[in-house]
Amino acid sequence: MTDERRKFKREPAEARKEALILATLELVAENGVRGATVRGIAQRADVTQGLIRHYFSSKEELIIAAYEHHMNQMTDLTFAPGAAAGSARARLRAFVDGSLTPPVVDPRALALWASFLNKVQNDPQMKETHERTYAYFRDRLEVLIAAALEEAGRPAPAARLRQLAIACNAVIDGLWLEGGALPDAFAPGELVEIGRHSVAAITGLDLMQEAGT
Amino acid sequence: MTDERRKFKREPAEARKEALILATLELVAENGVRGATVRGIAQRADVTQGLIRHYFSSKEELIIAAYEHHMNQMTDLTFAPGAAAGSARARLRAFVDGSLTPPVVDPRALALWASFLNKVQNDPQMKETHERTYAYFRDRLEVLIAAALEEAGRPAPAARLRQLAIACNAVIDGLWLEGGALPDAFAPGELVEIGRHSVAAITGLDLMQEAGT
DNA sequence: GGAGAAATTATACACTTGCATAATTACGCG
DNA sequence: CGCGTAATTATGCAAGTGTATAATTTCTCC
Repeated sequence: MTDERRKFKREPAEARKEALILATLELVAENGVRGATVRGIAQRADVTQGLIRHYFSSKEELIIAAYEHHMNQMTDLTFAPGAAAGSARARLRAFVDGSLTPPVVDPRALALWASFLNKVQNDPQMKETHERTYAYFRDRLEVLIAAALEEAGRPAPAARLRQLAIACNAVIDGLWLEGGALPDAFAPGELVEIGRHSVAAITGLDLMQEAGT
Repeated sequence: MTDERRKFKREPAEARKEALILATLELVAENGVRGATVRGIAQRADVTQGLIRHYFSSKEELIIAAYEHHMNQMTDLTFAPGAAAGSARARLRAFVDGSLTPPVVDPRALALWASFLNKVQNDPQMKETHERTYAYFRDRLEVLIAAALEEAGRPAPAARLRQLAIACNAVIDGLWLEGGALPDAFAPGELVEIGRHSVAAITGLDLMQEAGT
C-alpha cells in the first residue's frame, strides 16, 4: 500500500510557523486584522485551524509575530541596497531609491501598514516595535544627511539636522504612501526622480548626478 | 402623570442620521470598520440596534455615509482657512498651515484614514469618493503653486508643475501622517514650520515672511 | 516492524455578528 | 381627546468567531 494519500505531512516547526505568518500577512493585507480569521489563515496555509493553536497560543500572538516579521522585512528591504555604497551622498541616494521602489512601494505594503495601525496604537508590544522601527529609520536618515552635508563642506547644527531629517522622511513617506495607494498614477522611476529632487532641494545637496564614489 | 420616564424620544431624521454617522466614525477610528459593530454604534448613539436598520438599509450603507461625511469635513477644514487670502503665495501658505494643524493633523483623522483604506480599495463607490477627493487636493495644490510661481515671475511648464505638486503633496501628507502617528513627537507649530520650509525649498518660493497681500 | 511522542486533524462550545421581523411607544392632526 | 402613523424598541435567528479538547496520523528510534 502506497502512502501517497496520507492525510498530512509533518513539517519543521520553523517552516510551519513562517507559512502561518505569511498566510496571516496575506489575509491582513486583504481584509484587515479582524478580517484575517483563524479559519481563513489556516485555509490559506493549507492546514486545519487547530494547528494554529499548536504553534501560537492565541490569534493575538500570531498577529504580533506577523507584524514583527513584516517590519523586519521592510527594514531589510530599505537598507540592504545602500549598505555598501561609498560616499555619504551615494548612500543617501541609495536610501531614497530603496524606499521609493518596489517592493517597498507596494499596495500590499501600504495595506498592511494601514491594517496594523489600529492595533499598533493600542497594543503596547506592537507600539514598541513600531516606534523602534520608526526611530531607526529617521535616525539613520539623519546620520546620512549629516554625513553628506559634512562631506560637502556644509555641516549643520543638530537642531537643523533634526528638521531636515523630519522633512526628508516626510517626503519619502508621502511618496511611498501615494505610490502604494495609486500604483498606476506614476510612471516607473517617477517616484524615485521626484524623491531625489525633493531631498536635494530640502537639504541643498546634489543627488542627481550618477557617479557617487 | 408626568411623562418624565418616557422610554424614548423622537428626533428629526437628519439629526438621528448624523448622530449615527458620528457614532460610527468614533468606533471606526477606535476599532476599525469591522470592529465598529452595529450594536456598538447603536450604544454610542444612545439608541437600540434596530434603529440603524430604519435609517440605513445595511451596515455597509452606514459605513459609506460615514466615510463621505468624514471626507467632506476634511476637505472643508483644509480649504476654509485660506479661501479669502490675497496673494497666491499667501494662499499657498494658508494651505500648508491648514493641512498641518489640528484638527486635520490628529490621531483620530489618521486612524480613520487607515481604517477606511481597505474598504476604499475594494468598494467601487468608496474608491470613487477617495480618488475624487485626492485629485481635488492635488489639483488645487498644483494651481496654487502655478499661481505663486507666476506671481514671482518664474512660471513653470506643466510637466514640472506636476512634479512640484506631487512632491509638495507628499511632504504635506508625510508630515500629516507623522503628526497623527506620533502626536507628542513634535512641538506646537513645528510641523507647520517644517512644512513651510520644505515647500519653499522644493518650489523655490519664499513662504517664510509673514506679510502676504 | 512496532511503540511512544509529537504533529495534525476533528469536533464541540460559548459568544458575537448582521439582519429580519414583531411588538411597543411617541407624537402630530382631526 | 384619541387615533393613526411612523419612530423606536424588543426579540429571534442563522452564520461566523476564537478557543478548548479529544481523536487521529505521522515519524523517529530501538
